[in-house]
Amino acid sequence: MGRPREFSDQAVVDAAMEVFWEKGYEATSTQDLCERTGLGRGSLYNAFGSKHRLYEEAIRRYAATRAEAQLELLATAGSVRERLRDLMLGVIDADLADPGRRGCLALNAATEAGGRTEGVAGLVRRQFADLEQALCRLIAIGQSTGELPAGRPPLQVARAFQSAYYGLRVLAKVTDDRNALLDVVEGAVAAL
Amino acid sequence: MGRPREFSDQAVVDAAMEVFWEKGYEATSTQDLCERTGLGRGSLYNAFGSKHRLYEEAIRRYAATRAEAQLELLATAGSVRERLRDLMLGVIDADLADPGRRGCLALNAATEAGGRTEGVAGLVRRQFADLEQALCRLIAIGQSTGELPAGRPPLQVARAFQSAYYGLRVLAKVTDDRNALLDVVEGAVAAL
DNA sequence: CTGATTTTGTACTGATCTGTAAAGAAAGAG
DNA sequence: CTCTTTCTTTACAGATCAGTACAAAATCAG
Repeated sequence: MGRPREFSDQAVVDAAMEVFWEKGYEATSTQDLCERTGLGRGSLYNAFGSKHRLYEEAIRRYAATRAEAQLELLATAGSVRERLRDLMLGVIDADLADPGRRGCLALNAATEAGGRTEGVAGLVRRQFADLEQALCRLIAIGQSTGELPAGRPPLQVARAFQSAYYGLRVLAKVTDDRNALLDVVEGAVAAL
Repeated sequence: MGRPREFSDQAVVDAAMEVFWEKGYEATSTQDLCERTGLGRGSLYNAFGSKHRLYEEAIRRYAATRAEAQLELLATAGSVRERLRDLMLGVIDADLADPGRRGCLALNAATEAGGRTEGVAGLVRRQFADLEQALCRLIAIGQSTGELPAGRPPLQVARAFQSAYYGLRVLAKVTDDRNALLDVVEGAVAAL
């Protein structure tokens, strides 16, 4: 019982996620969070305890929405090569279209030293592992159907592809050269 | 004429580079910079104007020292494959041995939204382009000597390898799993 | 209704932030 | 020596920082 909350926790975390995604952890002030979530300081601290805990919630939320959508994209129809290529092409379109160059929140959280506590690193590791696993499964399928050469362990191939994927997102942070990014895609797909 | 400086500009930029490398741009305070460089606030602002200009100097300095050393590593003896593999293996050793997980300053500057002005992005782009070019040259050599298959354009191969390289450094930020990182290396080298 | 409980809004804390002002110190020019 | 110029030191500015204290408001149990 007691007075009910006037907001949806999820909507607040969504809004906070957007801010952390745009500005990073250190550059985001609690004032920014209050303004973008619409909450007063009291409510925000009562509900989430600290800026850092809200950051962790935001990363979790990112995993549950954006990252999950990426993984589902891998489950669509088409050949394995096509699906992996589409994953990267979609990222190129999304990243280049975003003027704020937010990129991937998990990658941002991985690289920003400020705010990278063991808790945050663990959340990021989990997202990375989820992608690795999804890629590995898909590549194993490709190998078993004969679409992909079956010489190397699927996990190794998945890890190499994943690495190219994150590298692509790093490059997209500072370049507008679509052809350069497309070369990465072709190279990564050719390496399967 | 006038009173001579009591410090070496280069030594100060070196010290500042270390701080920005450890903590990132936003999380580094001018107080931190004064303490680590040994300069008073007045001297620091007199010599460098602002925290952000010192940040740019630090990135330039990183390019001239650390990044340059990486490029020279590519110019050593050995087969092309060996040199590219050694580049990545060296990075794994260095990144995993660093408890602060600083990684690559240019990559950090690329991903941190705070402080990523057009000036900083330009400096990062230049470093990325330098690596791309060095990789491209080396791969062209490998193709011309017959060590590497000559079917694909060297620039495309270089860009894919570069992407895997930066992806590797992202993964190394949050994982201790050396085998996972070694898989990336094998995958990237196999894709040449 | 009353009392218990939670949320909300606001005011406030002390610390820290980047950057500046100004006076004193150190050098060379003449 | 004196004058000019630059650097160093210190104190300070005003803003902003993350987080808290507390009273008013809202709800439900009884």
